[in-house]
Amino acid sequence: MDTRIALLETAEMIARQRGLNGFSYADLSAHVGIRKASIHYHFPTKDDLTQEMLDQYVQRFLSRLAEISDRAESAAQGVDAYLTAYREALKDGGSVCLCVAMSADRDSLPAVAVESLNAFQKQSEHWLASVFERAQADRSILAVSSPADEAAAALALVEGAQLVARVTQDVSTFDKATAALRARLSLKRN
Amino acid sequence: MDTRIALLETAEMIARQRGLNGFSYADLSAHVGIRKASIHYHFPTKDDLTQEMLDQYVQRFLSRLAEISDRAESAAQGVDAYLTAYREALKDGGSVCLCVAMSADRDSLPAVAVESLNAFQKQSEHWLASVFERAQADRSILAVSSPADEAAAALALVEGAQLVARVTQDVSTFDKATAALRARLSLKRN
DNA sequence: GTCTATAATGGGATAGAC
DNA sequence: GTCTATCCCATTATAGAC
Repeated sequence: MDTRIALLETAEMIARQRGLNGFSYADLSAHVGIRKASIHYHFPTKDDLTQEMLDQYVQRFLSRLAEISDRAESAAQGVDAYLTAYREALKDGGSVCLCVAMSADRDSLPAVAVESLNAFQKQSEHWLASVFERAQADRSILAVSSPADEAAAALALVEGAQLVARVTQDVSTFDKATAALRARLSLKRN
Repeated sequence: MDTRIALLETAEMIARQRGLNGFSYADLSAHVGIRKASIHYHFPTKDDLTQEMLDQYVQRFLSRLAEISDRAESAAQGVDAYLTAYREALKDGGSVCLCVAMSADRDSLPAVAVESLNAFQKQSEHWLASVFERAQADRSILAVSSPADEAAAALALVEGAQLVARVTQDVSTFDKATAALRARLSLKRN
């Protein structure tokens, strides 16, 4: 069971660095220290591995969003934590989050995975919309018009910011792209 | 020379639909009606083809931006035209612009192509910044803070909007993600 | 310029021993 | 569960005839 986890983690790491089509069983073999053929014991086909990798990621990310909602003392803190999550996924600028990597290579995904991706986007957007609704009440974010539009824009912004930062290989590119949104947040200082 | 052009156009079309790693000489062969081996006469290696495809795209896009600057009667019209350009590249939701496709697969690009991509991003951002500067003068865009930050955000927004729209295969996803920005534009009606 | 033929490599996947 | 050995297929690329 340990090998299985190592395979999933390694696969995700490589997929986030080089794209979904950028990793092979040979790569996994080299990283995990197990022969190519043995991988098929844990994941019969690459699609099986892809699907499980994505499902695990979606579950992990959505539970993180729930956690943020619980702890945030204001809408602004929620958006701030959301931005931070995407920023962290960039590492030093060499990797994007799995959903960006998979969105880009959408056409080579198994159909089921496309459904998972769609569901993930929908839920992310829904979560963001609820945060922007909260902002209309607590006034912690400036100039919120339609929460639904703000949510769609924020999702596109963070994904696009990861994309441009990946090209420059520099987290500061992400920071600059998200600076305008951050500037609208009223955060308490300690 | 006609074959050469057909190869470049077909390669770009497929790359924008399936990703940079998603097309092969066999695909080109099928579409253009020429044998695989013959493609090597026009483009010795795939990297050669990739590079020329990108250079051509960058040149075409930047000249379009220049044209927009020339014709726009206000900053708002400039941003509007910019959004429209990215929207059109989506077609029915099945293809992204070449820079998004290549950004995603950055790590499998030849080094020279990465340089071209970087230059493209820098110039796009610079162009956008000049438009937002103009907006501070003509007041055709609401609530412009730092032109540089607005530019970085706008670039990330349109690229991300293409990414999310590609997942849903629906242009309206792009429209929703860019609605908030569009709402800030003061456009004259005819 | 385009063809056929053929490397040479790397991909995912299976069979069967241990 | 992991191994070796092997298969089949797709890929980029080259050689040489036409």
